[in-house]
Amino acid sequence: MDDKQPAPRRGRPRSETVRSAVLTAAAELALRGGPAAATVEAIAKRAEVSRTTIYKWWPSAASIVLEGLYERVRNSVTRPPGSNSVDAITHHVKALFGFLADPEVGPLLRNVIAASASDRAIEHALFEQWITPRRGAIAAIVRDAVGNGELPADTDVEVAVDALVSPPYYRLVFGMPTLDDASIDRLVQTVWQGCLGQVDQEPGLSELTTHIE
Amino acid sequence: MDDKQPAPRRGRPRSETVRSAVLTAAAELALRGGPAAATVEAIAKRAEVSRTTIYKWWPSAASIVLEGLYERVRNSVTRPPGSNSVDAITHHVKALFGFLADPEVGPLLRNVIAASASDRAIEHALFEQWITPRRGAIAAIVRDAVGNGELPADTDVEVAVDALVSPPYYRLVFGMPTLDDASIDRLVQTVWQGCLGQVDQEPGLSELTTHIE
Amino acid sequence: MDDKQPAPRRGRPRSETVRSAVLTAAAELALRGGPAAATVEAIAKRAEVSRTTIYKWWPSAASIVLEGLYERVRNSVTRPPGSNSVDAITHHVKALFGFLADPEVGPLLRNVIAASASDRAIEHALFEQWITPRRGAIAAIVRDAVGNGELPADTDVEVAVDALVSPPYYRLVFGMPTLDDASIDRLVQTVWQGCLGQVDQEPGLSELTTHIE
Amino acid sequence: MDDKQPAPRRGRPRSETVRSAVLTAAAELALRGGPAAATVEAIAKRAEVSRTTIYKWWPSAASIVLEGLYERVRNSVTRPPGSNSVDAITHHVKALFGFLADPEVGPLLRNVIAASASDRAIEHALFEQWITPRRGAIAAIVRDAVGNGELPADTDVEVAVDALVSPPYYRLVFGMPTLDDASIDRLVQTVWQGCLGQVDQEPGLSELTTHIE
DNA sequence: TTCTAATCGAGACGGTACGTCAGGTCTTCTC
DNA sequence: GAGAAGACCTGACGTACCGTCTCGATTAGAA
Repeated sequence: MDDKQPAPRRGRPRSETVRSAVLTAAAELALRGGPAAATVEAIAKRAEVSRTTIYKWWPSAASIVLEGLYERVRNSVTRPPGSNSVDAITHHVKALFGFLADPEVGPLLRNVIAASASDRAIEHALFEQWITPRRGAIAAIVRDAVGNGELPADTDVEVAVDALVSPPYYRLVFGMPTLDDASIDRLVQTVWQGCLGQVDQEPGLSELTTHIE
Repeated sequence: MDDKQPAPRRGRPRSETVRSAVLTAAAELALRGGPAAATVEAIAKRAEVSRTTIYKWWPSAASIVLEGLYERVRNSVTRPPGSNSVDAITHHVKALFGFLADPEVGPLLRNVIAASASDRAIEHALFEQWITPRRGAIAAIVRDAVGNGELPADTDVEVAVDALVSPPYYRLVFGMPTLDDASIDRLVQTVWQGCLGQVDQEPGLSELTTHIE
Repeated sequence: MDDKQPAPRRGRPRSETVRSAVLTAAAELALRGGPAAATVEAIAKRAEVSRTTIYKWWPSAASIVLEGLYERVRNSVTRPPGSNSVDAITHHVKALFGFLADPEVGPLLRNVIAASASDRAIEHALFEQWITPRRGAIAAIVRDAVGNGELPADTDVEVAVDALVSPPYYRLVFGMPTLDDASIDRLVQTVWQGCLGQVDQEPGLSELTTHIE
Repeated sequence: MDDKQPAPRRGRPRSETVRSAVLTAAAELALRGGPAAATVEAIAKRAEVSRTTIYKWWPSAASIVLEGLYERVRNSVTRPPGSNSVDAITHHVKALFGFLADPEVGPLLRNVIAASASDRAIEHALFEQWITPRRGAIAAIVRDAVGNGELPADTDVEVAVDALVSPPYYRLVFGMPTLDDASIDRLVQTVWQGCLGQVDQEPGLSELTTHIE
């Protein structure tokens, strides 16, 4: 039995009401007003929770926003992919673009990214709990495709994943408009074909294709 | 004559000493300690300049760091590209990776990106003066290649440029290691081949490659 | 019968261990670190007792210190005085000076006096249970002496007692060194003689002594 | 010339308005509500002055109350005493009793005394600037009287001064009513006569006077 | 023995004040 | 008029205690 007894906890139990009020307040504040507005002070006031209590459970305002973010996108990576590799990748990349374009998620993530520049803990949590699983899901498909022989054995998985996942972050962070679905299809196909095309890596052919005129 | 006379302004002229001392101090502070350390207060102290003076010329600490950044990478886009399109793109992308990996530039840019999340002016300046010229240089080459017939007419330039330039920002912002030169070559070739490969978009081949089993 | 039966109360009886641990911890904390150190929080930690329990039995940290003080000097006034009035007074005044100079008592009392400035309950308890009995013991001797004819009938008992007992408090409260035994003898004799001397209040003698030139 | 030039100070000069508003607010708060009410926070609010500014000029709330106290009783010791020694002493002691009974001064001093128990700086300032000058004025008169021959050469000045000045502090600190003018006269005469009476310090006479019956 | 009423401990929570830091603004003097 | 010096206000920080409040665990007399 790996699911233990409820473990008879001592003392007054933590209030779930408080936790969710704080997460909600932080998200609301961060959505309008940006990172500057989501201070611990303001969150406490809006959530009608004592500042002390907040400091007991979270080390910073950014960590609250981050936790709220996880709440919102929970289980987002686990959806089963489509039938073939390209479709599966497309599914994941579209989901990623979708999140980052979501007006309830993108700005929050942007806040957290900003905070991560000056907060090691945030940086680490963001990498481990946000970036890694999403890269992992896509990398696994690519790696499988290489194993299958769908993609050449010398495919550079890291490079392919970078090309697939970084554009939406780039656009989010610099306040650029998101790509539409057709463009995302294009992106995935470009990278996929590019990996295939890598086979003819001999100088001769390369010269042939680039100096085509 | 659009460059006017120096315009004999009255009063004491602005001190260039002060300006460069401020820029230097800001960069030094931001490099160690991150965004949190580069406060107007600290910059004033380190540059041995009055806080009032700083407020007179810059709206925020981040704007000082940004200005210092420009100083450092001035003329960085203007270098003539190589002979052929792939080489020219590779040159630019490598230069971009190089900047962002430079320990004197990357962290500063990351600071500024963080600040841009809560500062419209910074966001705008960053986009206009940093992102746009770099995207523009690469986009021009791709667009030329399309014009030349090197790349198919239906190439999506925006998508291609995104795939080429976003990885280094992504890696900078999430604290990931930069890509090495070989990987950058790979990245450029993948995208280039991918654009080429888009031509043979007929179902037959696509089916052949993806449903290989 | 005013001392009732132990009143067979139900439930778990109060733990004497807890009480003494709290009193001891409070005294130790107050002795080093002063009033600022003897917080309910710190006392609870040091006594290894729950804060809740302390709040159940005492209204404030100062009241704990005060109770510990009583414990320490219990029965201190009841000792039988010496044979004659001056000796009896001297005994009491020396005992008082002794207490206040005692490094285990003086600082605690000083803490409690400080607390009494902002705590009516402490002020009242201090007056009723500390000041009053000690004044009373000395005042009784002086009053007896007046009754005996040892001292003139118009002796102002309050004034005499004030002159005798206030110096040690004054010195305690202002951090001045205590008086030595010889000085205490001098003090008592000065006051005693002064009371006697009040009789010959005729102008002649007064003029003689004060306008001596 | 010991009064220097105004010393051309740089920067914005300190606002006297702020200073006096703070002192007034602190006194008002301390008078009602006692030490607990005179917090830096409350003073800042009432004086409509920023807390930061207060911290710049004063280390604690008690130090503000103390400074206000000095303001109020400035030059209080310098008044010329009466013609003869007893009158001069009486003048000083009455002035002291008067201060401590003054409803605008006594409670403030009591607050400061309470604070001095946990604040070395306050303790020191209180001793140097309040206690010492007042003791000194009276001690000087007594010492002169000894020099004149008015009082015996072996008079213990410290003891005499203690007996004269400590009663009002004692009564203030323990919340007892002050002595009336007649009692103060009595006090001074008792101590003065007591000092005179010290001459007959031989055991024989002492026994004679104490076992008078 | 079992019930029952109290003590005691653990810990969450809302508060108040602390003392500090940084951001901005304003005032005054010097170059 | 630029710059330096510095006073001032605002707002948020993170911490320390306060006093109150659930809970569960313990204890011992009463039923």
